[in-house]
Amino acid sequence: MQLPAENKPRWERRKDARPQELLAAALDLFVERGFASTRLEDVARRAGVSKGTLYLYFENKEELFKAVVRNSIVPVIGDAEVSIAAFEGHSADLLRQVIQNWWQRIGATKASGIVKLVMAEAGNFPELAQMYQEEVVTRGTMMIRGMLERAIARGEFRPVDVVQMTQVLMAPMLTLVTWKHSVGPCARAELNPDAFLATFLDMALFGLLPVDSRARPAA
Amino acid sequence: MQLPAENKPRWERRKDARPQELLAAALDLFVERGFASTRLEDVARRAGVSKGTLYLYFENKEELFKAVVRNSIVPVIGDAEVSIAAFEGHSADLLRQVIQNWWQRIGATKASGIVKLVMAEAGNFPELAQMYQEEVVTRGTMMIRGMLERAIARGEFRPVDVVQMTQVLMAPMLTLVTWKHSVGPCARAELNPDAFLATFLDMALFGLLPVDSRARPAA
Amino acid sequence: MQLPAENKPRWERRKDARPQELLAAALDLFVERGFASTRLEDVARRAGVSKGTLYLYFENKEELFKAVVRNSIVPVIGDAEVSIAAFEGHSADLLRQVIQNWWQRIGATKASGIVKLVMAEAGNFPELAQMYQEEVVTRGTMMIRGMLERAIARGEFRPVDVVQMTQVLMAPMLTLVTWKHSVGPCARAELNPDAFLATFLDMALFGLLPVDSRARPAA
Amino acid sequence: MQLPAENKPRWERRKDARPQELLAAALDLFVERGFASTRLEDVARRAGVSKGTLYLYFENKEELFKAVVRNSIVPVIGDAEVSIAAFEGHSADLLRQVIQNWWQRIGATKASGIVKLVMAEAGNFPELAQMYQEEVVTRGTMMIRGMLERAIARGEFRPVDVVQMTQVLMAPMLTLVTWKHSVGPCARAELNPDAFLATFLDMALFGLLPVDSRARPAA
DNA sequence: AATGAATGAGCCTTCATTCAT
DNA sequence: CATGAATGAAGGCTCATTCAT
Repeated sequence: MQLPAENKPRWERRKDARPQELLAAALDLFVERGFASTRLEDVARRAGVSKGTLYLYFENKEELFKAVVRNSIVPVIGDAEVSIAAFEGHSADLLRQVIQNWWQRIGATKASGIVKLVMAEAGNFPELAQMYQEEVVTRGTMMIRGMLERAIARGEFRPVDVVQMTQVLMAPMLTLVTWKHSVGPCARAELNPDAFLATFLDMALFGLLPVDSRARPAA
Repeated sequence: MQLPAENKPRWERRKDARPQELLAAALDLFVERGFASTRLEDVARRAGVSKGTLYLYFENKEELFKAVVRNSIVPVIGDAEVSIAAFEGHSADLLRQVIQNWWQRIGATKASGIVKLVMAEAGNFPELAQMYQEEVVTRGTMMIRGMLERAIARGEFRPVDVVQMTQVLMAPMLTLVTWKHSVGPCARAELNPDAFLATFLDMALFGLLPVDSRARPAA
Repeated sequence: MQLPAENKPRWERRKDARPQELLAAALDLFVERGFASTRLEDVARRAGVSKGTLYLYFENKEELFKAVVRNSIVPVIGDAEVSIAAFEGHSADLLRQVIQNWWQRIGATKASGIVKLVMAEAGNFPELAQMYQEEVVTRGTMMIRGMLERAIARGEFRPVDVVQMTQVLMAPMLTLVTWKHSVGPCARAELNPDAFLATFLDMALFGLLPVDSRARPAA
Repeated sequence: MQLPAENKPRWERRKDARPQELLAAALDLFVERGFASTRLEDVARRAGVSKGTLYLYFENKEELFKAVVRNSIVPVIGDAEVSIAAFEGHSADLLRQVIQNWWQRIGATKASGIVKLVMAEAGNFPELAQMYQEEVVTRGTMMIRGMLERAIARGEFRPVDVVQMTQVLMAPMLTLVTWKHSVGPCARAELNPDAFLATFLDMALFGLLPVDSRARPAA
């Protein structure tokens, strides 16, 4: 009870750690196999617990998935919002930073699998689609749109249709993760995310900067 | 065909049409519900045959799916290759034409559902991924890359990393169909394919044309 | 193939016979174990088919149960209605006949188990309760009430509250089947349906006939 | 209770009350949902304790149920036995009193739910059936039979088969509670316990009193 | 060639019971 | 005494695939 600093709070850690352990296992398997094909029994086993234990922490498969999204994607959006709001430099640099940040925290991590998965399976699970739409897509879209509006207002980007351009800017990143998790393993080498993003940024900035600032800020 | 009035049983007359009818039904349902959620019984019923008949023409669900891909996507690639090879005008116009053509024959049709589907489920069906990679992705990529090389060689586009730019150019179109078939139904209005493509083309051409041809060819 | 008149229409009989075989098996098991505790796999096994086959003929467990009710109880009601409408003698004899008929066709058969089961489990399965109420209880009640009204109109029974008396007359029969299928197996001997019904009829007729016809019709 | 201001932890103070609280919670839920559908976790929650605590007081679900029966039904039988033994008036009045008393203490209370429950689920839980048979049915039956024998011996009822008549007299009361807890909620209005019991008593007494005492005692 | 009845493995979810703390 | 996290068996339902006719 009052042993020295040997502390073996094994029992306590269990309960608090379980949700995270389960979410980690679920993330792995959802990314590996998709939503429909992931068996809860496998999630439980990977977390080292029994099937029933899952239901102590998550009401059902869909809620588990939502929790994974809230755990792995939503916080990144929040951070990005803060980061953008605080940015003070040139919008071209902001765009670069946002994309790089997205790649580091989502694109290059397992979370990218969730992004891809939602696009792949949302059609069959409307409730998931709606939750994702509300908590991720809408916020993410607003973020990018705000960035564009700031850039145009400051005269740093030429005037464009911000609504459409927002989507145009997001599209390549989404395709990137989609490739990564579908044909990626088949397309040997061809898929080089860093070069892809650099090329995309190059073209986008070239396409967005006003003609008179052709001397674009270096990458 | 022109036999006397012996009128054979209907089913025999349609022997050759069967596969096409089945493929059409399968296309419809795969697009509507995805691969896993499509029941072969429904495919059969929509084609007006019984479940067992499907197995006379296709070994199993996966083979049926491959056949659908070969039937709905591959031919379009062939036509596009011919069309590009024959083109003689300015590369900006060629790019416009290719994208418009793609939208008319794939993006706006049911075939777009297959494109999305493959990206969604390829991960779970490696064999499918490989077949798609070989018969669709590689050929499509080569086509776009060739177009870029022609444009740069003729001095109509500024020099860029053609390998990456090829992918950058394809990405928005893929995301477009993915959206159309996943969050599309959720995102009310926000998704306007024509405006999206126009904005994308605008940015891409602005980003690709040499600085001195800023007076871009009108759309 | 062209054997003599050995006719082995095994295959055809199968399909037509299946529903009845399944209903018989379901009746057995529902009566033995109740609705909730009956496993569809057991029903299937008892009918000599696999679990999936059940679902070719019945949408789900509740529909199977409804079918059992419609198969084993409802027709008896119909017959009784006809029989009562055609009866021309003294109402005391009619009452005797109805009760005896009920005992022969329901009380003494497996169908009695269904009657008991509905009373036992209706609370947990509202849809079943409603169907039973509509197709059995209401019709049965109307039948008995009509009989009472006839008897009173003809001066063969003394005037009573027909609504309540209808229920009073049905109650002992329902308790009888309930006992039979619950405590019955425990109560050694004590439960003698024939003596019970005779005693009940004796009391009921003694209680229903007008005082001046105390010379009751013999049993 | 009146200890100094040492105020012990709440749970210790209530140690003796626990079983009663648990039984009350169990009674509520068993009546509401039946034996099989009642979850022990709900019982525990309603009693304000944890699931594990239940097992400190009751070995398992069946034992809990038996305890509920012993707590809510058995004592009423005891009281009734005493009350009958002490009665000195006319047997018709005794029968009325017994039935009214039963209605007040069982029929109109939650205990009626237990009576119904046993009839409904005894088949699947033989041990419950036996316990109920021994501690409730047998004693109750003996009680009524004794009453009938007294009535006949005193010439207040006409001679009948007392064994069967005992059951005939109990049957409507059992059906009443069964209805109340099954189809009751479905059958709008039709079920009026007071009118039902009055009608039943009227018929029973009319059927049991000797012909020469036709001037029956008023209700 | 065509049928469609039959199969049976597969998966989500529930809940009585146990036991480490 | 009390807790509540953990277990794991059980069951309804689906659907790709087979095969007797």
